[in-house]
Amino acid sequence: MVRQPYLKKGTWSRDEDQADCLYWLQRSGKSSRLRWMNYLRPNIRRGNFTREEEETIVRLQKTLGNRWSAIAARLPQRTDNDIKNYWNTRLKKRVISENKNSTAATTSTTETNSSMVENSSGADSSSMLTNILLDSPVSTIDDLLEPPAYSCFSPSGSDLVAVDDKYSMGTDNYLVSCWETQSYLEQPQMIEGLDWEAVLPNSELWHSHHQQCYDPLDDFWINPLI
DNA sequence: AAATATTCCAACCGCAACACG
DNA sequence: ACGTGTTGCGGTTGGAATATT
Repeated sequence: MVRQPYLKKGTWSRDEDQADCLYWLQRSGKSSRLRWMNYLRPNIRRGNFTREEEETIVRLQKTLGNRWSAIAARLPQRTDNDIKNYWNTRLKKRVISENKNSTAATTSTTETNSSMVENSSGADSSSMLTNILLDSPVSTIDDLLEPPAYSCFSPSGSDLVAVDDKYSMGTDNYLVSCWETQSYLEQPQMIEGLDWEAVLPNSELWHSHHQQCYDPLDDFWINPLI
């Protein structure tokens, strides 16, 4: 496409942000759209990422790769550009550094992992969840794009626990869901208080929960899990 | 205080997918 | 089915701000 030489480029001024048509006509539609999407749009949050947001980005980047728009869809009010910048300038370095540290400490942590259940009660639930998910069998984008072959609900009824032979995740009650998940992964079987008949795929409850949690437009399964 | 290096992020670029006639 | 314009995305860059020497 031939670039139009009269179009203005570079940083936007405050006047231009006032959406005056004369100014906007000097910019390409693409530039105007980008400015709107990343800066002027209502309900945009910029900077000051919370710890939870950081962990979400790290986790999703690990599973989705650099699909910033998909990641942004799970972080309300954040733009893909902002997330991408934040990852490239800060989180990537941190993750690399942490990976180096964890590699160095692999030998000493092997035993710790095997006794995680016993030690979980006093641990920080948020980082515990991250650790579990990072170590979970979700290894490719395809693992996440397809609904699980098999799913159920936790005994509480509000936690969705998706189970198949590839992955599982928990929702609002991190530890309970995760530990249930750990159990399911090894061998899906009845646990206390769970009505398997009611939650098995294609049951009424199963369908109602899927309608609420699975966004067919987004074609993504883990929406309710964040 | 000045020069230089580094960090951060807004915006650009090119490509692919999509919409529409 | 095809061509053209538009939209959305991710990689990259330029320059302002900040830190370091």
